[in-house]
Amino acid sequence: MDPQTLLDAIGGRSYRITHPRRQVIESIAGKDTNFTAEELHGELESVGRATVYRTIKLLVEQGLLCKISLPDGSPRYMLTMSGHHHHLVCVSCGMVSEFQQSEIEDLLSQWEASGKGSVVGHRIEVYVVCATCQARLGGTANFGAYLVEPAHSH
Amino acid sequence: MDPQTLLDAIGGRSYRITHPRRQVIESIAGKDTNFTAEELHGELESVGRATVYRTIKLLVEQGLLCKISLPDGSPRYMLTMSGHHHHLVCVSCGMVSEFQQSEIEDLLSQWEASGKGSVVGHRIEVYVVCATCQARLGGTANFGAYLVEPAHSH
DNA sequence: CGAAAACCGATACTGAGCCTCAATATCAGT
DNA sequence: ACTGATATTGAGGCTCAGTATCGGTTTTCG
Repeated sequence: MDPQTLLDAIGGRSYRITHPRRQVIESIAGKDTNFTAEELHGELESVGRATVYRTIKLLVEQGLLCKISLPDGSPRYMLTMSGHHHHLVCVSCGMVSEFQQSEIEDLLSQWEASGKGSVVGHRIEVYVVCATCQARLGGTANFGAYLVEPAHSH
Repeated sequence: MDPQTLLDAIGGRSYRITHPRRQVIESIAGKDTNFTAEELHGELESVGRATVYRTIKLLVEQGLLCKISLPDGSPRYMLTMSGHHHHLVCVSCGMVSEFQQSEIEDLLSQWEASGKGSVVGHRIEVYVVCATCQARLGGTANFGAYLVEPAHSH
């Protein structure tokens, strides 16, 4: 992604584009996979840990970066491609793709219309084995272990 | 909930029903709201912290207890009422209710049928302001702050 | 320029949870 | 009741992710 897009998005308000912030943002802009805050910090030894976390938080708040929970709950970050979406996380290769399903929003609107309250937000992660991994692994792999703790299985 | 239900569910396999375990389980069974592991530990002076966590994990794995993420990501636990379900969490009063929507499972099946991979699990939390809180607060309250970080808003 | 505001890095801290390990408890089978 | 195999315990330390503090440094804007 063009780093300028991110810089533009946070500049303009009361946010300043400082040197450390620019480094963090350029590094994030160059990524095509998801990453952890610590990985990012490791790559940028001249930027303090707190600043890396602060910048990530800023981008997440602006909706430019999104936070993903792997099945075990560990967090990763990834550039947002489209607007509102959910994540499909491959439990085998770690690939994350986005997923828009307006039907889900429709269901929530229905609930809201029933008068039981109002929906203020939601979080959805779907854990999958992607087609590539399925082909590579054959029918043998068992991903039951990925379901036990925090995610619901069927 | 009857503690025996929980005890029965974990007994029978290679699990033993020990004294500390029984204390934890009886305490959980007596709860009608969600709670944190640390709260539980605080109530059970004579049970070690690790044991509290281990017992919680055991119950979660057995599907008797479920783990909920509040909008800020902080975890709470709650007795499972029904089988597979999702959570509606009131961001105002903290009330959590369960929510079955087979439509969501249907959407995931559709994705699976499209040949892009297979779904192995999912995690869904919906953040709401419940009808009671809406009535109590009037139209004034703003829950935008609950949306910024990990949960998606509309 | 000069001051206010935002930001920085170092460091300490928190919360949630897991790991280790010697000591102990449980339970099935005598 | 005794015993041995095995599961479990509690203390305490550790990790990981992230936040708070704070004195010093930039940036921005008038």
